[in-house]
Amino acid sequence: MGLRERKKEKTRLAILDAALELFLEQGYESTTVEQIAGAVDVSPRTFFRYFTSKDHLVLWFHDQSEEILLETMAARPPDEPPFTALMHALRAMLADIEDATPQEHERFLKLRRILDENPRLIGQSVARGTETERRLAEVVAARRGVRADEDQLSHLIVAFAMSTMRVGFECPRSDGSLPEITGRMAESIELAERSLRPGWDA
Amino acid sequence: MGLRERKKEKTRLAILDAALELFLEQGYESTTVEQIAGAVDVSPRTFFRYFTSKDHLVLWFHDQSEEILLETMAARPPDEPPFTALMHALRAMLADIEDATPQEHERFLKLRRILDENPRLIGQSVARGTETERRLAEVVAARRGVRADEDQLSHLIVAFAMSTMRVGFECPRSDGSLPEITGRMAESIELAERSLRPGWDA
DNA sequence: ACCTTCCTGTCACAGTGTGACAGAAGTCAT
DNA sequence: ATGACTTCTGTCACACTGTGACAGGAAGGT
Repeated sequence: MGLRERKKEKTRLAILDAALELFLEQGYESTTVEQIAGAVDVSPRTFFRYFTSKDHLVLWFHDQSEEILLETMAARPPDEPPFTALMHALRAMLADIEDATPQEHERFLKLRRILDENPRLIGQSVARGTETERRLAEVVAARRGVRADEDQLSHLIVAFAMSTMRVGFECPRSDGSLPEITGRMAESIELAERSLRPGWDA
Repeated sequence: MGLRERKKEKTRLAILDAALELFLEQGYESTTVEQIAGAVDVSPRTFFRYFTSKDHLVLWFHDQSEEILLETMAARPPDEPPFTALMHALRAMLADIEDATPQEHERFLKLRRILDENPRLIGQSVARGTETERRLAEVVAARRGVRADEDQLSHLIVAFAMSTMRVGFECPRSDGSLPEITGRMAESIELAERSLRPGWDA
């Protein structure tokens, strides 16, 4: 990996960390891009080269999660029922969070606090989720041997799976610790598995 | 109803119709608030007094639907299983769309075409849905005799119900006619009812 | 060193959304 | 009708987000 790429990754994280810090200090809305850029000695224009929007800062983890979801789905045996495969993918995502560095844990928890305080951002996060759903629906449809355009069930399977993740993530009455959050998510996954009729996704 | 309120409702609809027309003609992004306001001889500032944002134009029907959902839920017998009640609410929403005036049908179909062409807006629509989900979760939790903060299942029930609606609404391979759309939504509701284990939401 | 490629800052700009204020229009008395 | 009263509207000024264009500088390979 060249110096250029290392430098880029460094600024990307510097911007992200500075932004999270400012958001927690003075709130999301009242923090401007100019301030964030200023905190890491970068021009506002450059900020937008790293993150396409201010919201994108907060959706960062979402993008990472999507990657893991898609990778895991690709790796699961093709004859496995799609919803089961999706639940495995969710658990893989969970494991990835747990196995991350303390620094990344820190970011994850800060982000979660910001999300809690700004319902609008949760909405944005869900909004981005629709694109993920579309892609996952393609994968599920392929597994089921149908076209995604023509099969509502494929969409329903994915939508239920994503709902499960979201419910776990919103994580009611949390003290904000990482084990509690991941615990809730695991809980939510089990709940969903128990709620559905065996073989419904076949 | 006084002249003032009638006039207000008239401008609100005039703005909405002009906007939908412009969006279909030249696309959502490339239509400015100034244009919309100009088309109905209103200042841009006034536009924002009727719709809090450009996006809000498109989320208009969402707000209406939420109202019906909440009203129906309040009217359903309290001992009915929550998911069943929610499915009834969805059907009530459907009926409301079908029973509307031709003019309102027109708006609904235009809106849907715009949504189809702008995935970002679907996201926004879903984003607004999270607030609806929160309110519905309160209602469901009350039915189940628990606190919404402490019960993941209440959230899961609502999330599954809203997913069902969305999947029906996205309506793959549609020719765009109203009967087809409502048909797909009904289909989706039945699919969901068949997929869940009896008594899962008790 | 050289040339190429990519990154960055500066400038200019379009567009969304908001606060403040003055004036017009609607409302409701007498 | 005429008055006072409330509510809506337009104008002006403004902060902020996000983008296109261009010039200079840093990193890459030769």
